[in-house]
Amino acid sequence: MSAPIRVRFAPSPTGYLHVGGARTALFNWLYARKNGGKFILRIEDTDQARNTPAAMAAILDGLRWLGLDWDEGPEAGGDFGPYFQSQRKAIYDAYLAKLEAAGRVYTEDNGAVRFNFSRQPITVPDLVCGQVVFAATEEPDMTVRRPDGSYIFHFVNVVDDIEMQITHVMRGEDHLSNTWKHIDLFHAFGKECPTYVHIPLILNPSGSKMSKRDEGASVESYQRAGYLPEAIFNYLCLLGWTPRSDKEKLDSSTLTELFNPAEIHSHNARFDMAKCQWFNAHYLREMEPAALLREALPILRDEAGLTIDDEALAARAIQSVKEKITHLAELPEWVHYFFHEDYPMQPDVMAKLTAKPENKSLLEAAAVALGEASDLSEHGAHAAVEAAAGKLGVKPGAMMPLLRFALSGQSRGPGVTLIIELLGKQRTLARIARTLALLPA
RNA sequence: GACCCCUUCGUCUAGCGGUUAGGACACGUCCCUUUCACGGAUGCGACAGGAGUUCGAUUCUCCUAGGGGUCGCCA
Repeated sequence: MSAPIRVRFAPSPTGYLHVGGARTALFNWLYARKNGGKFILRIEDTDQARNTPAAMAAILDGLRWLGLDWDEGPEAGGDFGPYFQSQRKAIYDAYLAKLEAAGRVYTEDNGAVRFNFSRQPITVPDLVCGQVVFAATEEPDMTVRRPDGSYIFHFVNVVDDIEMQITHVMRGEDHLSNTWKHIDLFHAFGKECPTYVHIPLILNPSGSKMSKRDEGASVESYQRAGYLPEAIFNYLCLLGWTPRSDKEKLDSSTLTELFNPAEIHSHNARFDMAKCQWFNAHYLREMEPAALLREALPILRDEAGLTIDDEALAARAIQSVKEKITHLAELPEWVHYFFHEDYPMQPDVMAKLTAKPENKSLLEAAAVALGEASDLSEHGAHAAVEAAAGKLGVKPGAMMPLLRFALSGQSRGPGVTLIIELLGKQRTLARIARTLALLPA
């Protein structure tokens, strides 16, 4: 019986939650959940000057949004705390004393403490990259404590992994080149190193490391744009790992079941926003109407500034366009005209309206028919338009687009007759009349 | 510069010595259709290069090239 699996995500609160970091957290989480292990969140805030409360909040919030709950860490507690490195100085001091006792550190004139590398070849056991051998180093000894008494990443990272009994270190491949230093430290403490799983990096479309300037680099940007966490979760899993399934769209419990760190790729992957959006679009379509409404309302009201009194109307309007959009931020432009009368006539719409002189009479005929109809449900409206068109010897298809232009100011959208049903007779007729007035006689 | 990781369609990838090199996204065409989408059908499109090993290399080895990463009193 081997020790229970304990993995950790150890961000430093110096910026927003990066998609690369989120994916690292995700893989750790999947591994813990798959094996009944513990997923630990440890905050590496040793660099006082660069930490910010806002960054801290963004990280916790982003993780929660993705559904990555931690078993130990900030706000969760646990038996291996504190989970902020800034609060673990006593532990680090004690570990430094061990190194001093073993004669593995020395103090510089300015007070900085350096660790004596063993200068032996060191092999990193990595589940993804195999046994990676590093020759005896010629680098200068590594600083582990600053003159002000604060500790350096490599040191605290190892100490905490020992103290928190971490069994698997799953992190970005950018750490691979430094891992021998960590192993040297583990050995100096008389410990075996954990199993390493270095995950390939997520690159931007042009092939370099994703940075804050790149579209979609921060998890927060997805939250803001109305992406669904399930979709981001799903897409991120597919960057650097291929689940053994004939489908790509997989929910979190399936992904958990399928997850196997040994299958993680060893090559970097580029982020593809189009595919990310494809996932989101599909999750959007499958969302429960009530849930979709709940997510959409704040965007419609707060972001787009729309006044929505009739939520039942909003619900139907949203349903009518949900398969046309990729993410919720696109929603307002598709439905705003349901909620106010001063919607703009888009340029292409006016051009199409005035392109043919007969458009005006077609629209007038439609207005008359709709005005006379007693039933303006989707079905009734369709019958009315069909009859009006028939009377003029044209197809309904000649009339529908004109109605769409008049009723929405747009050249695309839900079915015209559905728009009529949702708008109701009064608003429908008023909109047509107003449009007619814009057209030359 | 040294060291480490990597290299299949534009992108994400399957492949684990013998395949018409498969799928997804994107893109093109067609169908459906009052628009935009969805859906269906179909097409375009890849093994970085060179040596080996082998009866046979996308697959194994080496070299070159290219990409990424690391060499901090950042994490």
